[in-house]
Amino acid sequence: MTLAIGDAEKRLVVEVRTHDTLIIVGETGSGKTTQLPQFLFNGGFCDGGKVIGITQPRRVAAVTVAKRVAEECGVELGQKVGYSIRFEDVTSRSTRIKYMTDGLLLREALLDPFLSRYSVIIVDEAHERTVHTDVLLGLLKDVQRARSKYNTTQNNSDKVNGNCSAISGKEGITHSPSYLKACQGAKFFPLKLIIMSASLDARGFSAYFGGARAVHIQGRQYPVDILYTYDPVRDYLNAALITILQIHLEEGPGDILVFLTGQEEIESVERLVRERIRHLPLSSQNVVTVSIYSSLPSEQQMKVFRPPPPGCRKVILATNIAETSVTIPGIKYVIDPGVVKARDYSAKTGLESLVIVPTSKAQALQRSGRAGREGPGKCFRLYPESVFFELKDSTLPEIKRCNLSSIVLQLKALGIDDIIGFDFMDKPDRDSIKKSLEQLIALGALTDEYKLSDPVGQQMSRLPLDPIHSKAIILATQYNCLEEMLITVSMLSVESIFYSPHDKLEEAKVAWKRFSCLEGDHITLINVYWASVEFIEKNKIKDGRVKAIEGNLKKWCRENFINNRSLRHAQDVHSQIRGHVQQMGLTVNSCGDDMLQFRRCLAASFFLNAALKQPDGSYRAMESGQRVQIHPSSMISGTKPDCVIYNELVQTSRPYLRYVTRIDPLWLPELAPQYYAAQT
DNA sequence: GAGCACTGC
Repeated sequence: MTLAIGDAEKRLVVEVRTHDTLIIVGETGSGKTTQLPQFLFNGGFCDGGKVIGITQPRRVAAVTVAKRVAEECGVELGQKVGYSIRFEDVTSRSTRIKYMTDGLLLREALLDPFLSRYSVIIVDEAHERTVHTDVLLGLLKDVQRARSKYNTTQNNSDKVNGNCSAISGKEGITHSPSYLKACQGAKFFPLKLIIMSASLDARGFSAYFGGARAVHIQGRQYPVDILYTYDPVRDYLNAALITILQIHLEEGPGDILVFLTGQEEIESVERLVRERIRHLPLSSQNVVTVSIYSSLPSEQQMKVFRPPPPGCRKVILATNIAETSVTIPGIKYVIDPGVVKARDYSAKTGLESLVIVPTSKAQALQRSGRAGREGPGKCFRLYPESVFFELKDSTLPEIKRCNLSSIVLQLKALGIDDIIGFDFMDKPDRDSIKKSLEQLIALGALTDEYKLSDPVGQQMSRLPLDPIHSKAIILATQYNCLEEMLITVSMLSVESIFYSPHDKLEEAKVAWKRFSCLEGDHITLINVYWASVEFIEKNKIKDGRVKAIEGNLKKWCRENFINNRSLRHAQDVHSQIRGHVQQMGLTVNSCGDDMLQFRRCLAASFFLNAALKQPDGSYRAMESGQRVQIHPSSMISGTKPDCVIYNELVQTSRPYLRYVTRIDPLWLPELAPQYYAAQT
C-alpha cells in the first residue's frame, strides 16, 4: 500500500490499531517522522497518560524534530512534545510525544524493563542498522510479546496469577523470555511497534517481525540525474578535481558537494582546487571551497552553511558527515567517488581497522539524494554503471563489525543471559560474542558461569562507558585516584581532543608541549583538563559572565589546538559519571602529584591492553600477539618505554596503539594475577 | 616518522 502522508491520517491510525507491528517505508521528505506521532496522538494512543516514543540514531535529529513538532502543535517544547538525549532531558509529566535517541531508550529499559509508559514505540531510521537500533529491535520484540501476555484488556486467556514465576516456554516460539516476568499481578496495555525505514529493505524488517504489514509513504524529492564514467578511474581524487572544474565551467548555477573519505583527502583536494582556480580566466574564478568533517572545530564547520558571495559557486568537500548528519542548503551537484572510510572488526584477532572500501547501493542513493532537496539536481558517480550494479545492496549492520563487550554487558544487566540465543535481526559472529564474554570475565564483570557479578558487574553496567573504562573507574578509589581516573576516562571517551590541521602541525605541537607528560598520554589528557579548568576559574574571577567565559575558552582552545566541542563534551561526561559514582557510594579521592598510584591503577584495569617492546623497537600486544607501533601522535612515541598500556589498537596504514602510558611490566602479574600469573 | 569515517549511553 502506498500513501501520501497528507491524506493518510485515518488510514494510518486504522493500520496501527489493527496491527501490533507495522513497517513504514518512507522516502526522505515524506513527513513520516513529524506527522505520524501527531496522528496517533489525535487517534487516542496517549489516552490515560500513555506516551508515544520515537527513537532516532542521532541526537541532533531527536532535538530538531521535537522542536518542529512542538511548533506545529503550537505547544511549548517539553510539555506535550519533548525530547530526551544524553545530558539533556526536555520532557515533563505532561509529555506525550517523546523523541529520543535509541541508545537512551536502551538505558531506560534497564530501569523499566517493560517500558511500561509507552503505548507506541516508533523506531525511526531503522535502515541505518546502528548497534543500538539492532539491540533495541530485539528487545522491543520481547517486550511486546511479554506485554501482550499481561494484557489488561484481554485477561481471560492468560490470567496472571499474581506471583513472579517465569512464563514457561510450552507455547513454542510465542513464549516470553524469562527475564520479563511481571510481579504481583502487574498488568500492561499492549505495545504497538512501528519500524520506519527509508530504503528498499522492508522485507527484511517484515520477516523479522513475523511477516508484519508494510506501508509505503510517498516522498517529496526532486529528480536527480545520475551520470557515470565510461571507464573505471584510477585516481578518484584527480577525477573529483576534474569534475569539480567541469561542472563549474559547463553547468548552471548551484553548489557542489563532494564526498571524500577523510581529513587528509579533503585538505589535499582543497589545495588542488584553489590552485587550479587561480589559473582560470578571471571571470571564472568565482568559486569558494569549504570543508566539513567531524573532527573539525565547530566554528569552522559552520562555514559550510554560509551562503557564498553573490555570483559565486560554493564547493563543499565533505566526509560521510554530509550523508545524513548535516544537511547543507543550496546543493545542486553531487560528486560521489564511490568510496568510504569504514571501521571494521575482526573477532578472530580482536583487531579494529579503518579502511577505505566501496560504498553500498543504499549509500550511493543517499548521497545522490543530497542533490535533489531544493530542485532537480545531478549526481556524478566517478565509476561506471556496471560497477554500481556490483555494489552490495546495503552496508553490513554495525553489530557485525564491532566489539560487543559493552552491548553484551548491557544485555546481561537487562537479565538476558543467553546472548547467543538472543533474537538479533542479524546475529553477530559467535566468535565475536565469545570474545566479549571472555573479556568481561577477565575484567570481573561476569562470573565463570557467565552471570553478572555483584557488585563489580552491576556497577560496571550502570556506567555508560566502555567496560575497560568502567573497570578503571570502579578500581580507582582503591588506588586513591578516582578524581584523576574520572577525568582520564571522560577525555578518552570523546572524539579527538587535539585538533591537528595539516598546515599548522608544527605550531600545534609546540602548543601541546606545555601539557605533555613523558609518562604517557593519559596524564597529558589530565593536564589539558586541569589547564582548562584553571583557565575557566581565573576568568570567573576577572569577569563572571558565562558568555564571556565561553568566548575566552574558545579562544584558549584555538590557541592550544584543542577541540572546544570535544573538551566541553568531556566535561559533560565527567559530571555525568561523577554523579553515577557518587550514587554508588564510591569516594572521589585524588592522588595529587603521586602519579605512580594512577599508573598502577591503569595497569590494574587496562591489563588486557598491554604491549611489550621487542628487540627491533616495535611492540607486541600481549593479548593478541599482534606486532604494533605506538601512534606517532602519541607524546611518548619517541621515548619507547619497555612496557605500555594503551587505550585502543587500530589498524590504519599499519597497526597502531593510540593513547599510551608507560608502566612497569612487573605490575601486570602483581595487579592482574588472574590473567598474567601463568604467562610470565 | 606518520596521520581516524560516523554515531551513541
